[in-house]
Amino acid sequence: MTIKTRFAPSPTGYLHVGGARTALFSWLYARKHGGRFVLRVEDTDLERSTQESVNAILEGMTWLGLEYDEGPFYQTHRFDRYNEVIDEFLEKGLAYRCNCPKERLETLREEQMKRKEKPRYDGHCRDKHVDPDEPHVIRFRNPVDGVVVFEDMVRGKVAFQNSELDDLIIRRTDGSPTYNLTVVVDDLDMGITHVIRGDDHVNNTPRQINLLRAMGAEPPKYSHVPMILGDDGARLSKRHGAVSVMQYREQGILPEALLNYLVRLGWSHEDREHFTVDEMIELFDIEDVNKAASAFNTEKLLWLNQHYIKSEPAERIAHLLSVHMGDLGIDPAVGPDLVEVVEAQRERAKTLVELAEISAFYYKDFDGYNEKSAKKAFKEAAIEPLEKVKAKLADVEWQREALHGCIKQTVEELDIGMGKLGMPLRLAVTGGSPAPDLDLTLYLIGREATLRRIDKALEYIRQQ
RNA sequence: GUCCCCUUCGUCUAGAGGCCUAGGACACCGCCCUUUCACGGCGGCGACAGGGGUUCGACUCCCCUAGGGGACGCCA
Repeated sequence: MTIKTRFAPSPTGYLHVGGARTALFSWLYARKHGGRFVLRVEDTDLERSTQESVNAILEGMTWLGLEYDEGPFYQTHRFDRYNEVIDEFLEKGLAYRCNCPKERLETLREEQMKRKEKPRYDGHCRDKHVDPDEPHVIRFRNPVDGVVVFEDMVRGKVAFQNSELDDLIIRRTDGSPTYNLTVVVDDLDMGITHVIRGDDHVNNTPRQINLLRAMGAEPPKYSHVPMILGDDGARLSKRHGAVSVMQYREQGILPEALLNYLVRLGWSHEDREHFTVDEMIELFDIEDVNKAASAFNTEKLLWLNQHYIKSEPAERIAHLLSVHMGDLGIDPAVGPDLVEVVEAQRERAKTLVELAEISAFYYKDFDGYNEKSAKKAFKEAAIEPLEKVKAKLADVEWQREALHGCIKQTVEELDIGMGKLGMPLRLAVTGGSPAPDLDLTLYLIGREATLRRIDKALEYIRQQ
């Protein structure tokens, strides 16, 4: 039997990190076992489902590289099949028509709550004949007694008393099928062997198992993975900053960093922190996932992101970076080689956005100097060293070694400390942005811009 | 309220009765490296929710309490 997992989001919003992680786990499980990964769009809620959401989810999956082998399937395309199952249930007496008005159900719930009972349908129409022509819903005839037990791959044995469950609606008044029914039919029809989903579905599982059994089928294996909480331990929401996966891309997070971060949330392998996708596939096991929810920690994500910015091929980083440079109004094709800039700057940035910001000065003159540094470095005493080094730079082979020589000679000739020249020169050419060794910095900036910026700095100092 | 579930440093986690003086990582704080900022290296701070059992021995097993989460829709 080939293993088949699925990711089944409802298109009512963007792909958020919680969904991305369950998708990742499902995907990893399928890849690890040479199985197949199915994408299914659960869009039966016609009111809230949108095409934009579908697109956003697909975009997020693509960005993360969670490619699916089958689908996307849309539940709205499968209403005939759901109706077929519901009608069969009706015929076999496994389901019945119910015409209880909403008001009655509301009153019932209130009374039950008041009596400190779990609110649920009382079976009022269970044995009543309801005219098919009048408005009604279809309810599943859930077993009255007994217990539903399943072995959850992350939670272990889970048991529910049937007496806790009620007769759930499987077809609405408008004729559309509901979630629990569609999931069960789809998972069965699509041959899903392992259902990996958020643990907010644990309570639905016994109902779905009952539905499945009514169809004469055996339930798949279930894994309920814990949710992701915000930094503050509360349920993740927009309040916590980025929730949508695509927001992370905009903020300059690499997909491999997000993936690596997500896989380590609720799962670990020895003392390792870094995992390539291939390593995840090899080492991940759904049974090793923790039961408790975990809090999303942006600091650690950034740390991982920096790690990947530092270690990925510079060409790839440069390619991704060019988009963010463009956002700053910079065309990296004009100026130093972006790959060289990446190599020079990469260990100073936690995100691509940051990397773009601290690399801007290589391509265009900055607006002003860092005030604190200017106060310290741009004093009278800096004039002579700057003028002297400028003269040398104006007429030297533009290579790192030669540039280094210019700086060294200037310091020696004037018999001053490195800082006396280094600080003002650095500030003059970078404006205060983090940068590597001065000779490399100058080399990348180029002669013309270097000389121009030294002049500008001298002018600035003289005006003080 | 009822049902289900969870509980190790601030955070992510290791730990499946003695290996635990509880390990690693992020963050934080020092020191070193250093032509700025970083990277890196070294070190430090810091946790078994509480209470009962079981056991020669409990972070590990059982019970209770507390705290937290989820579910209880003609949403998914």
